[in-house]
Parts: sequence; structure tokens; C-alpha cells
Amino acid sequence: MEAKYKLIYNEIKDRIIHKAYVPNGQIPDELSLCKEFNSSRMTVKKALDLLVHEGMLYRKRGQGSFVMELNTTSDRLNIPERELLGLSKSTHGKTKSKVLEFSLIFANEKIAKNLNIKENDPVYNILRLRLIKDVPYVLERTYMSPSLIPGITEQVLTGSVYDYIEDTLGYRIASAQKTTRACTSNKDDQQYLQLQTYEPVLEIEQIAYLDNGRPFEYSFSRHHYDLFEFTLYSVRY
Amino acid sequence: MEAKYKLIYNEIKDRIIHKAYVPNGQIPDELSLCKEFNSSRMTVKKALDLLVHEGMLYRKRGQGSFVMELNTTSDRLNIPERELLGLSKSTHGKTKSKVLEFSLIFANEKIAKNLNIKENDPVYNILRLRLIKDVPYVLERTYMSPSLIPGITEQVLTGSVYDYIEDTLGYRIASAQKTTRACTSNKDDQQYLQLQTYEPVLEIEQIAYLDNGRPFEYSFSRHHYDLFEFTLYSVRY
DNA sequence: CAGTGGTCTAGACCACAAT
DNA sequence: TTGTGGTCTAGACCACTGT
Repeated sequence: MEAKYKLIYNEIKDRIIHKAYVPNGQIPDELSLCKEFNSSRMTVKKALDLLVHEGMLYRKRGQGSFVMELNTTSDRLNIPERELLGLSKSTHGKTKSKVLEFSLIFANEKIAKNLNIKENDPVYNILRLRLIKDVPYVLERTYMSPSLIPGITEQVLTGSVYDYIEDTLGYRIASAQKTTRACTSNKDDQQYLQLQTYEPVLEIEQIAYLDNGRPFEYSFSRHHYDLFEFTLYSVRY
Repeated sequence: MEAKYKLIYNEIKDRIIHKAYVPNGQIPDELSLCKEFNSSRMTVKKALDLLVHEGMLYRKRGQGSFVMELNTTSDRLNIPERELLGLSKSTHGKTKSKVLEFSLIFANEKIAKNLNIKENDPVYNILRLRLIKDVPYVLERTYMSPSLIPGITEQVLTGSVYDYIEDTLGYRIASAQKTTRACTSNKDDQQYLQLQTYEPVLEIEQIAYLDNGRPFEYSFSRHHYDLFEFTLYSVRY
């Protein structure tokens, strides 16, 4: 059973996306929405709060709530950085993964710390190349603990690891911490992402968490600098 | 008058920061917090929701709420990406700004669109070099509309433009849309940020908004790639 | 079972903007 | 004054976890 505020959230988001509510236009006031969705004001508010935090709406006290006009005119693939399961979802599943390395190694101090396991515990060591329409775009190094995420195979890695974790293992992925930086490219980057030596990569270091608070994945995604950008919307409390 | 949920939010955040609530430890349940802060459960919940969204807490239904353990061990200056007024605030005001260009130009199509003004309307054209302890770290190109933000002078630009906008003009800065990408460096970058030709920059394109929904600033911040990284925490709804 | 968080209600009063 | 969003209450019932 989906929560009512999520239904309202999705419905209003749909209306914004499909221009039933137009950019900079006013949406119905909260009491009207309460009536329409047959819910209390707190519930409507919770739905609207989510949209405000996502940068789809802004509100003016005493005046109303309005649709944000967002401007993304870019020749790069623009990824909303709030999307947790970003990669395959943002591209509508038009991606393929090629497994370059798949082995078990002993966790070093950094991996152990970030996965909340002991140093020298075994971890999967995975290197994958992600492609869209056969164009390589991300070189991704991933570490996971086999004791938490058992049964990873090359076939799982070629498909969606996240689907495997949620659908097969029955866990729920809850959150992620992402650190973004620009780096000069190394030989692997240049080879697999078809970069010149002077061309950089955009690296995202990620720790992903299950809803029980346990970190299950530690990864470094090195993006072709020219094909990608990440957009974030932030509001002040 | 500060809202009660913000007081609770700040108090609990303080306790986490000062280790009164320890990493991975459980914090008091919501009813206890209601009693302590003499408030209703919805109010306590709202405060906790903010902390969950910031990645300081996680909750397990049926069990309790716990302090997130965050890992940031880096040799770069790590900026929490949700900080709106990032630059000077994150570095505790140890920054200086050197104004390299300050002129008026006619808005081109892109600037006009992002500042929600007409093409060829006048805009401030500002180029500043930001320094920490005399080390250059960001080259920042900024466009603003003089009709919305009047009275910008070189002195304002050397200090905090955001303080000027909020304290002197009496506006409230509400939100920002930020797009992050890696770029090869150009001659200006190399000169001012002291980069080799093969070294990249991390560019953040930003549109900043007032609380009335108007965009007031359109900027490109080109960061020295080796000195910076940005960390974001995202949760699934 | 008791204890926890997740959702929801039906109001209330306040702050702010436009008229 | 009216209409809007901002905050807050005092409950209620549900879902999940551990004993």
C-alpha cells in the first residue's frame, strides 16, 4: 500500500512534467488539493515539501505555490544527482555493462572502513565498463562484502546489481553518500573511455546503504568528462 | 521567532556533532524527545526528517533512530554540496576575493534565459578569483541583473555578495540549482589557478534563486581540480 | 506482547501579501 | 479583510521488530 502523500506527490509531479501545471504558473492552493485528494492539509503539505526539495515547486507565503522553471540546455547527458539508482534508471535502461574484472580480494583499510567490515575480510573486486549504445561512458570499480551480498556472479554484474539486491536478496536500498571530483585520466580511463591523455574524468566515489543502515557498496565511477554532468537542487531550510 | 522543529533539529545535530549521540548509536525514541522538547510527535518527526535527509540519521522501523557514521578521509577540501552559500561559509570565512573583471554587458540568450530577463538587457559581468590563504582555488564568472540587484560595487564583490543581498537589500536567498562537470582547463584557468595544460577543472554552473522564485545569479565556478571535492547525501523516499 | 517508527486526521493559530 | 502558506497539537491507527 502506497502512502497517500506519495500518491499526491507523484500525481502533482506528473502534472508538472506534462505541463498541466505550467512553469512559473500557480498550482491550486493547499485546501483545494486537500479536497481533490480527500486528505488533510498536513498530508498535502508533505507531498508538496518533497517537490520543493526536488526543485520542482517554490512557495510564497501569502501568495501560493508555483512551478519552478528549470533550465537544462546542455549537450551532455544530464543526471539529476538526487536519483539514487542513477545510472541505469536515468538512461531508461539503454545501458550495457561489460565485466572487465571480477575477483575476491582482501579488504584494505579504506575499503574495510567504508564497508564497515574488518581489514582483510574478503570483498568482491569488480571493474565494469558501462556503455550506452555501445559508447563507453563510465568505468566503475566496485567493492562489496560477500557476507552481506552473497551470490554475485558475472551474470548479475552484467544486469542490474541493484535489482538483484532488492528483488532476489530482498533488501531495500535506502541512501548513498556521493563525493564528486575531477581527476586527470589514467591509462585505464584512456583505454576504456577512449580519452586523450590530457582529457580528465569526473569521478564519483560512492558509499551506498541499505535501510538497516549497513553500507553494502563502495565504488568509484569514472565518467567520460565530455558526456556527463550532474545537476543538484538545494534549498535552504 | 525560530520554529520549534528547527530548534530541535539544531539541538540534535549539535549532539551528533559533539558525540553526545555516537555514530551508529541509538538516539532516544520519538516520544521521549516529545517530552524533552515539550512538543508533539509530528514536530519532532519533522526535525528528524531533516537530519535523515542530510544523512546524519537513519531510522529502522520497529527499532529506533540511529546516528549515521560518515566517512570523509580526503586530502582535498570537502564541501557538503547541500550548503547553499557554500564557498565562504564552508571555509569559515578564510577566503579572499580578487576582482579581475567588473563590467556591464548585454545579456546573451543563455544568460537572459537563466536570469529570466530579456535578451540584451544589461547584466553585471564579473570575474573573480577566490583565494584561501593566498592560494587561488576558484575562478568564478558571475552574471546578475542590476535591476534586481542594484548597487554592486567592487567593494561588495571583494566581500560577500550574499551578505549584501540579504543584509543590505533585504532579500532572502532560498535555493540554487547546481550542475557539476569536469572540463579541460583553458588559458585563464591555467594562469589564475596555476594549472598545467593537461590539468582539468571542476566546473559548477549555478542558478541561485530568491525566496520569491526569481533567479538573481547565474555563475560558473571553475575549481582547481586537486584541491576540491563535493559530497552529497541522498535518500530514497 | 511491547516498543518503535510511518502515516494520517481535523482542527488551531500565526505571518505575510494583495485588495 | 481575505486568501495564502508556516507551524503546531493531540490524538489515532498501522507496520515492523524483538522478546
